[in-house]
Amino acid sequence: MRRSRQRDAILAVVKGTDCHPTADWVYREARKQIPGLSLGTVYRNLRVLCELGEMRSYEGSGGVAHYDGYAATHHHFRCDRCGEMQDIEVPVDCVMDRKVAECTGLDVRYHVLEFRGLCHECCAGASREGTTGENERDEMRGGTR
Amino acid sequence: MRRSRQRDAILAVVKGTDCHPTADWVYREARKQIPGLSLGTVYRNLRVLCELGEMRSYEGSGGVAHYDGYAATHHHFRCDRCGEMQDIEVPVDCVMDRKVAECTGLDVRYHVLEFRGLCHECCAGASREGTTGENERDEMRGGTR
DNA sequence: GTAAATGCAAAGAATTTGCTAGCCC
DNA sequence: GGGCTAGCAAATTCTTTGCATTTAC
Repeated sequence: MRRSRQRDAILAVVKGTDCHPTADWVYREARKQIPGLSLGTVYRNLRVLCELGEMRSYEGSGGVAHYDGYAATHHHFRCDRCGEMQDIEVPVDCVMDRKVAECTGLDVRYHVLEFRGLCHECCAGASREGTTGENERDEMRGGTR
Repeated sequence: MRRSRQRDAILAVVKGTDCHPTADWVYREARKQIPGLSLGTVYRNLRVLCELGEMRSYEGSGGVAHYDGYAATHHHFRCDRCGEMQDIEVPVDCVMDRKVAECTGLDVRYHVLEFRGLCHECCAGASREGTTGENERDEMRGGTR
């Protein structure tokens, strides 16, 4: 594991923000410092830095990866309809991690928690259309079973 | 929202398995029943069925979407190094969902919880190489800060 | 009859990979 | 000097979309 200007810059960018940036965002930010930086290098380093425990990654809507330098660990809510994500203020429960580690013998370091459902807009839209999800489900089941 | 042979088949496939299949897996299974089925249709329906609350989706390693027909709701562990996923037996805590719903006013229906760290194999591999993640991190920080 | 769903294929987006050259230790 | 890294670009992989046709209600 060797140092490089690029790797340091990428790590600094991720650690230096409170948002949870995508690879592309990191790329554009880091290029301000290192204009010749290539996107492939960003991907390679993000992956390596995650393996090393320097940062964390999680997939947002559409399978796009986001990265988090632990600056502000928290959870998210994601809409099942439009994919919108928002931050949720719930205390992070590390006890769970330890419990799972004990039961499984795995090296559990943290967890990713994402709440799901419908956002305000989609919820309003759904009930306007008469498809709240719950009703629709019963309807379909009634027909099938 | 109209019924179709294809949609019924896709839903049945996802509900009929305990694994958390990918779109491609669902496609191949459903084609056994409906040979002319197209992949686009599978994607379209998986998305719609998730919006309706019929099933759930989450991104696995590499940003590949997996689907879950609630047959057995549980959590996962995912290795930060090799991406391997395994099921974790921890009781699902719905109280959290209600709490978040109250605080935010969102229509929270469930949550996705994923533990992260290193799997047995990668953990052994990492310590053999002298890079457990923890050590490496200190090393890098020592140099940077 | 009409709107919604399918099939097909092409387009898109994100990420990975192969290869050569350069830089770190 | 040897090997890890970067750059660049091509390749992969997964997913979405446009459009003509078919199907459900």
